[in-house]
Amino acid sequence: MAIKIYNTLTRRKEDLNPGAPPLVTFYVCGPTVYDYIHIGNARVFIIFDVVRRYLEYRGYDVKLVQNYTDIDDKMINRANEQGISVPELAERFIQAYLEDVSALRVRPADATPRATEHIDDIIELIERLLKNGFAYISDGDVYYDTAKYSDYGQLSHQKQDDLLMGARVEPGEKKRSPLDFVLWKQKKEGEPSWDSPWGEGRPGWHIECSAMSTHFMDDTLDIHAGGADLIFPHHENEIAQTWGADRRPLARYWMHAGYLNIEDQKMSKSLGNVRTVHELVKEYDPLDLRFLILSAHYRSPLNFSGELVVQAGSGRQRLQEMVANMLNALEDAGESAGGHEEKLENALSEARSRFTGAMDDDFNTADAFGVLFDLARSCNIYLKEGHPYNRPLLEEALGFYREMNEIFEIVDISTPRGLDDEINSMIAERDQARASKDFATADRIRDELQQRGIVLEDTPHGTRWKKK
RNA sequence: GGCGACAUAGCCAAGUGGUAAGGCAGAGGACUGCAAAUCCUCCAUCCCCGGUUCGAAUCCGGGUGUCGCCUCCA
Repeated sequence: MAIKIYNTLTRRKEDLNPGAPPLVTFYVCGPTVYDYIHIGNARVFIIFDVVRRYLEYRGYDVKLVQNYTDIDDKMINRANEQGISVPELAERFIQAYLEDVSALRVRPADATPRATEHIDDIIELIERLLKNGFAYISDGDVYYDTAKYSDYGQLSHQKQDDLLMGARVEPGEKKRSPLDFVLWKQKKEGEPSWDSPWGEGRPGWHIECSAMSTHFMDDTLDIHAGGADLIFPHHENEIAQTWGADRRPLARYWMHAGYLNIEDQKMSKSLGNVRTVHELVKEYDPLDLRFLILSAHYRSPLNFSGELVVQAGSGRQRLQEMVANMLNALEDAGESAGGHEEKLENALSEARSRFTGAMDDDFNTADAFGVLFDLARSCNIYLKEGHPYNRPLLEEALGFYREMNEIFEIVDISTPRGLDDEINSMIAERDQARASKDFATADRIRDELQQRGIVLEDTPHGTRWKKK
């Protein structure tokens, strides 16, 4: 069965048919590095991190490119505000970005180009556009001529006339049409600039992604992704540029992540409710943030609040506990069958197929989470009824969660570890105290260990411990 | 004005024709010296109205509500 992807271009779910399987070329629009990323940005990066991992899980060879926008108006303004250069600003927030997404367990892309490293590619692309008649020079700026591209509006499903109705006309425009957008901006005093056939200047925002994706992939991308707010005009413009310059579609499948709201309100600077990842990871477990984001479908709007993070954390804890209990059970598991394996075996094979079915259907992570929880119950029942435990079965079930975690990364699955001698003897001491009904001593030892982050659980098969 | 999305229990959230996954919170029970963890049970007829159908949360029409894009905000 093929993976189905909802394509913004066609507004339908389509079977994934990459151009050169098993290769999947995948381009995600990255951050403008003028500030810390916020939780809405993080949603995008987490979602497509999971998409990438799932494609790999399904046997595809994914080549992921994600850019940094390190030159644009926001960069220049912010650098001026802070009295530093644009490259200094970029360097600082690229580092911050890397720290933030690393905390969120987002794996780095295979290539992470910066716009300023590809000025030559950008200039060449603009030259092709001029040569093909899709661009014009106006008073030192170069603009894309949207009137020349009849399919303009295909991604956002807007007619040019309708777009024109809503367009705002700035006084003193150098554009022929309000829909035209700048490819190359003439230098202003004090701004970073590069030489070009049209004089000193800098690239417009949209052109970099067309140029870099062409540089790295060289042909129509399999998947191009970003936040929903990039559909128009950013991605629309990228399509127009690549078509005008190279007469090919930029991408086969367009994926867009839904918005994230903060306490039912749009996140915005004027409302003062922007939550940066930098701050949030200090306050919450990054895995809880990941879990919350993946608990809704990626195209749906997602509400964010501290309360919801805590709620997500409680759910995630259930999986975390189950895994810890399974690892504990491994310590005294044997090789032979104990007679209670069948139910768990059935649950496992059902989980596998349900899981793939959910994820194949446009990456339905919420549905997939349901599978993880259902199987967790089966595992817990086995832990309750299946003693003496069967090692191969425990390993198999844990193996499933390891595979899932390779995709979602929402629990810590550490390998079984030996008991620290001191902890071991304290537990033995407590067991003795309990045996002689000296509960005061037993509780004292339990409290002591708790202080050190060790939680004890008395099970019918002996005392277990785990780290809090 | 144009285009579009969404509306499922206290909260989060799947489910696109056959009589509502899962999680959180809550209630009761089991286990436990107590606890922790866990298990069992309980907790919705799917915004409203009409239609199609043997049968609809799921399709169609009409409402109502919320939100988004059309302003280089992911």
